[in-house]
Amino acid sequence: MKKLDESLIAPLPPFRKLDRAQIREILDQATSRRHDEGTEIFRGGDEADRFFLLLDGVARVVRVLPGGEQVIVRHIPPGQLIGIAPALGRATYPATAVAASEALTLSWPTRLWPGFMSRYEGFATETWATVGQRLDQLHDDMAALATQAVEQRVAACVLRMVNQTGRAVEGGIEIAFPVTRANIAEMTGTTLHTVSRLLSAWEKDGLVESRRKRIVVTQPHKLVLLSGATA
DNA sequence: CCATTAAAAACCC
DNA sequence: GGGTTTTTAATGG
Repeated sequence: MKKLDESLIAPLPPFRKLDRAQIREILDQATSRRHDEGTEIFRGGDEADRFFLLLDGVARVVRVLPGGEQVIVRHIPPGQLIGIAPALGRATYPATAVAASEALTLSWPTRLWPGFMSRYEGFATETWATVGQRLDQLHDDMAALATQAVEQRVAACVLRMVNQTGRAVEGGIEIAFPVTRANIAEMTGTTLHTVSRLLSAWEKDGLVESRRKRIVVTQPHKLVLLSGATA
């Protein structure tokens, strides 16, 4: 394996406080891997023998229900830790992670986790912060499912993806990974038909432009209004 | 208001 | 071409 550059991870929150020697030490223990779009990074229920840092691309976290239907729990933008079952005191991954776009990860054996937590300043607190944020989002999603109409939930979902991974393109901000209407339906607890109708209506009103698997938000402000956020 | 069903068009390898 | 994605309409809870 070729040597990894220290600048890859030095600026990321979990490693920000570490000196050069520590970064080197971490990188030398890491395995880097490329994941094709649509392939699994790890599978829910499997033994959590490694934890990962998503260097590039977007990871889709999926829970498969007993019935076989799947729910997209969240998307993870680059720079975050995933598969951190050891932080939750678990021996197995709680969910499956799929590369939503071509992705690049670093990973380490889980047995190194305790050492990371104790030896590297800032790693533990960043981990807790990440876990806390994900819990928060989960609570927001539950509240939205219970109280908001479908159009509001879909609007909020699109906005969240834009905020997490959006990049400027001409005419607006584009979600930086491929998303289908079916994907959005799985995230928001509705059907692809309803999502399709909503996006068509928004496009007619000039709020978004979408082609297959691509969504560009042209009027974020109006979407925010639709999402019913804190008036 | 929204899910379901059905059918067809549009897209991409 | 053939599978996938998207759109549109009709029906019913």
